[in-house]
Amino acid sequence: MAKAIQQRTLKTRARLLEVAEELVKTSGYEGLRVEEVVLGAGVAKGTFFAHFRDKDALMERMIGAELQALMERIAEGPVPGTIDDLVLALDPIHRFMTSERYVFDVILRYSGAAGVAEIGPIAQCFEQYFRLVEGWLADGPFRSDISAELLAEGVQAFAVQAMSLQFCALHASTDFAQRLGVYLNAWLCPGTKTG
Amino acid sequence: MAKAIQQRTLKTRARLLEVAEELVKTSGYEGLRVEEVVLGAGVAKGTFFAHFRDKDALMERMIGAELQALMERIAEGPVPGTIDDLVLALDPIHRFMTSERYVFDVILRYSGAAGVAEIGPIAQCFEQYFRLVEGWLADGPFRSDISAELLAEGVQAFAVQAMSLQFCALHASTDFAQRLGVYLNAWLCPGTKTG
DNA sequence: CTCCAAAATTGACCGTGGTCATTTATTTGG
DNA sequence: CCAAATAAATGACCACGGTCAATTTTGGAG
Repeated sequence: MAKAIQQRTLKTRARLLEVAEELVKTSGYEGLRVEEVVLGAGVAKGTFFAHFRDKDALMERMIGAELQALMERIAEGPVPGTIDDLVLALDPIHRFMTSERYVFDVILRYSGAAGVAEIGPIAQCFEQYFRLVEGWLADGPFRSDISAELLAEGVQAFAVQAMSLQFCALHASTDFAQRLGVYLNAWLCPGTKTG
Repeated sequence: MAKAIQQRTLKTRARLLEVAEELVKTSGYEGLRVEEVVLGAGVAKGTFFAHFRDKDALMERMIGAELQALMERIAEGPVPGTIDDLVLALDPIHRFMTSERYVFDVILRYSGAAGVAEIGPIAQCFEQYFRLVEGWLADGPFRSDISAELLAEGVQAFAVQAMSLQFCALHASTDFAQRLGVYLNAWLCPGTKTG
């Protein structure tokens, strides 16, 4: 059989990604146009779709890569011992997720793996996020009546809720970190009044 | 000045909505095409966009109407006294929200009002949902260390989380109602082991 | 009734994502 | 080294949401 992947394939794909990343830097994710990408990469439109199922697939890859990098840095940091530290530790990834409404929507759409065989980078990062928080909570000074796994699921749910409200004019007045802090205090330390 | 709204305006809009509803019945929300709507209504394409800002605006209106109707029926029912009853009471609206991936995405996108002046029907229903649950929780046998308002926000957050996982192949094995029940038990009755 | 300004409608046109039969480049077998 | 086989790239083409200058309809003022 023929060699599975040719050299030029990797080269073309790399160029497409490189151009796309560059364009995103100047016009944001929402402003990205496939036509501009292929123009910048010097290939035909059809070539783009030979490398990515659709535009969303490119988005998933780029946004997923960014999430991946942020997750790694967060995982390298110290284990947060308080809720405020927890919110602070996760801040970089929450900040990126809410950097653009479009980005948030893409992330939500791809946060769950559509099939077992096709876990994309975004879904992977959600899993990492979940596992990281689970590990943190297992040793922390938090409620112990339910599993760390369930606690971590709740943290994710509240983080999504707080981020969603970021985009809502009616609730945008409350600071994101503060809101998440209130949620997590109620979730992780029921019966305690202080944050 | 001329009459603010002409009769034919209402008639045309009604016909567009009627045709759209009919098409949704057979092809679902995702399958709806603007061209089919205007064809069925016997008007030009431009007319559609004179009545709806964009296709999403029609979707918001139709999906919002459905949510509205469901919310009303739920509000008329008895106040749930247990977590299982609460999950059961909200089931119709959760079921509709997860009836199509596309529908769920639209709902999430419009669940927060973009501006104070433009609270659409979907955002309105989220508010209703929230207020209804808040009222239920205020009198129920649940934790009292935090406000009913905060409790209700949490219920919404967990409902969204549970619905999201419905679309995720990795977690679809667990039943939705059961999962939400676990969440809400941990949220509303911390320290209690039973559901 | 006639005329006119505002409201409603029209449909040709555009932007952009996505397809696919055809062409070109690369690898492999002999 | 050539030819067949396979992979990659091409670009004309389509689908569909959305725009807008031009046209038609409407309802009231005189």
